[in-house]
This record gives sequence, structure tokens and C-alpha cells, in this order.
Amino acid sequence: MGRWEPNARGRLEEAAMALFNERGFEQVTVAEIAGRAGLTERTFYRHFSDKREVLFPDSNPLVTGFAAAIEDAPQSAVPMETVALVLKAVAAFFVGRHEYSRQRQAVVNANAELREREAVKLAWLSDTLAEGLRRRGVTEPGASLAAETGVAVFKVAHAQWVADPEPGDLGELMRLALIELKAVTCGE
Amino acid sequence: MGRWEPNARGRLEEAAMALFNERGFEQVTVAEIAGRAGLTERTFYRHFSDKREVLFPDSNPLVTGFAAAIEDAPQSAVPMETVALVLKAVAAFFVGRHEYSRQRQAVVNANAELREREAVKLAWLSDTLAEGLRRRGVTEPGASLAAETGVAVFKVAHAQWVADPEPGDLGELMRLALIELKAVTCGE
DNA sequence: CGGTTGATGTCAGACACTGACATCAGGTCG
DNA sequence: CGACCTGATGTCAGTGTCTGACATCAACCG
Repeated sequence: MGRWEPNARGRLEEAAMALFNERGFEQVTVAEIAGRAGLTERTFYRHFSDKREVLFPDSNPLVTGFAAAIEDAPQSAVPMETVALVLKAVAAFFVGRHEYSRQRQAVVNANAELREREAVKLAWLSDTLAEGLRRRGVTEPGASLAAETGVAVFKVAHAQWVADPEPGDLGELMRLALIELKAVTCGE
Repeated sequence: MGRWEPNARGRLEEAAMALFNERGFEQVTVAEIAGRAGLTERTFYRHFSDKREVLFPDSNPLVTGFAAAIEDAPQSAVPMETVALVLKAVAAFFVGRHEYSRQRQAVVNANAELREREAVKLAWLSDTLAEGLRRRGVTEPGASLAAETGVAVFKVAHAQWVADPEPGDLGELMRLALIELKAVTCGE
């Protein structure tokens, strides 16, 4: 047995999610989160750069999966095909996480600071996607535009998905959003 | 003559911009900004909800102009035409502000917290635009997608515009980005 | 067995932000 | 004119976030 209980980081994430659900983000102090996880405030900050980050860790399955999906995507002459593939891969990471996603989104939506952090993470997704497209030979500003557009599709579809109490098919929602997007941008 | 020097808010904005330029956002305290403006820290917080807000006031010409442009836009069957009109109006607000925009962007880009706040403001633009489109009869998710897309065009064009040392034509850059976007999303 | 490592604890402090109350020029009303 | 109110500001005390510096001590390593 180690000197400390294992998985300190995971315990902090759990404790935070539980407390935020009970009383809301602002009404919980970092010291409380750490205490519930059997740790101190200082240790919390060794695992997360700030209080919000416990809900948006860089080691997020979404973030790592997103980056991996871009690397795995085959070369394609049409950037939006790459984007569509990445979105499909991302959808897979949400399978079985519908209830968790709904809880989390409720916490985030209830607080401006958390919505703020979420916006940043989405912007980061966009930048990562654009960079991946450029490495595949897509030139600017096409790469940035395709990336922004892809993330827009993700945002819209994900919002629909978590709004539905029943766990629907996120991949399908994204596919439909993409079709809708083409109709909107290209006119009829 | 009034009891206090007039335009306290403007003095705070100026003092903040000057200090941020000299030493960077993090290295400046709110007390310093207030001191330079001949006021106290507490008064700063009566004008701005937090330290970052002094660079992103809700009473921004961009924000108010953006909202007005949406209201003024005529009804149109094609949502992207409305978006294009709004973008054109927005471009007008940046005329003559190229140097200021460059300085400001340098400060913002140098700091993660400020980039974070900027992402929020852009998200707010997107939401406002989507709401305006819905009031014009555009249905979801088309309204959100058109709005996100429009803001994506704005972001890309604005980034190009401030990256150029010479003051170019932001409206023209937006027009080109929109054309590029259509090419990207609709394929060839 | 002695030295190193690494996750954690302890402590002090800077700074962002807030609530409560005081101040006081200028306007209002009787 | 004088009492009163208003609103922007000042003062002060406090909470909470986040950081740097240093201590601790089990586990591992040579």
C-alpha cells in the first residue's frame, strides 16, 4: 500500500462534482473540495491550475480523443470531409455519458465563469482542428473557417443532445446539423 | 464644476490600457489602475464588474453597434444575407481604429484570462445574432448555425486585419472570408 | 543502510472582489 | 434660506483564490 490513498486527482474531481451539484459552483470553496477528498487546498492546486479546471481538465477524454481523431483522419481533398470524420469520432466519446453530460452541463450553464471556461475549451478545439487541417495541406483561411464551422456543428448538436432527457444519437445529430449548415450557407 | 473630475469610467479605461501596455495585464493591480485615474480600487469595481471587464465593457461600441445592426437588418429569406449585412455594419465600427485595435489585441493575446473573456464576448455576439435571426423567422438549428458561421467569418477576418501592420479594409476581408467559407462548406 | 524522489502538508502573503457604512457637493422642496 | 435627499466616491474589514518557500516522510534505489 502506498503512503497516500491512490487517485488523488480523481477523488478531487468526484468531490468537486458532488459539491457543485449540491450547492452550485460559487458556494463551494476549494478548501471544502480538498477536505472532502481527504487532501488540502494546496494539493488541489497541484492537480488543477484553478478552481474551474476541475470541471475542464486538459486530460479530458474529449480533448485527448479529439486530438487523436485529427491525427488518425486520412488525407482528403475536401476539408469538410475531414471535419465530418473527426466529429464522428468525437461522438463516440459521448456514448454512455448522457446522464453525466446533462449534470455537468447544468452546473456549467448555471455559472458565468464556467461558461467562460467552456468557451475557451471550444476555441481550443477549433484551433487544434485548424492546425490539423493545415498539416493536411489545407490553406488559410480555409482551414480556420472549416474548423470553426466544425466546432459550430459540434456545439449545436451537443446542445440538442443534452437538452433531450432521453439519450439520443449524438453522431446523427451532428450529421443532420452539418447538412443543415450546408443548406444555410450555400443557399437553395 | 462638479464635485469630482468628470468621466471617471473613461479615465479608468485609459489608465488600464496604458498600464497593461507597459507591464502586461497580470503585473498591474486594480489599485494601481484606480490610483492612476485618481480614484480608489472600490470605485473601479463600481464601474466594472471585474478587472478584465475594463477591456471588454458591455457598453462597447462593437457590442451596441452589433445589436443595432441586427435590428436594422431587413427581413430576408436567406439567413446568410442578413449575416453578411450585419458583418458589413460591424466593419464600419472599426474604421479608424486599426492602431488601437492592434494594441488592444496584443494585450489580450498575451494573457490567457483575457483570451478567455474575449471568447465569451464572441459567444455572446453569436447568441445575439442567432436571436435576431430567430426574430426574423429563421428556425433552429439554422439560426444558430448561420450565427456561429457569421461570427467565425468575423473572427477570421478580424484576425487577418489586425495582423496586418497597414490598416486594410476589414469589410472586404469579411466579404472574401464569406466567399471562402461557402467554397469550403459546399465543396466543389 | 544512506541518499534521493515525489506527493503531500504547512504557512505566510499578494491580490481580486464584496458588503457595510461614512462623506459630502449639488439639487429639491417647503 | 435651510432641511433633506441623492449619488458618486471613500474607508475599512473581511472572504476566497492562488502562489512561493520550505518541511515531511514513505517508497524506491544503489
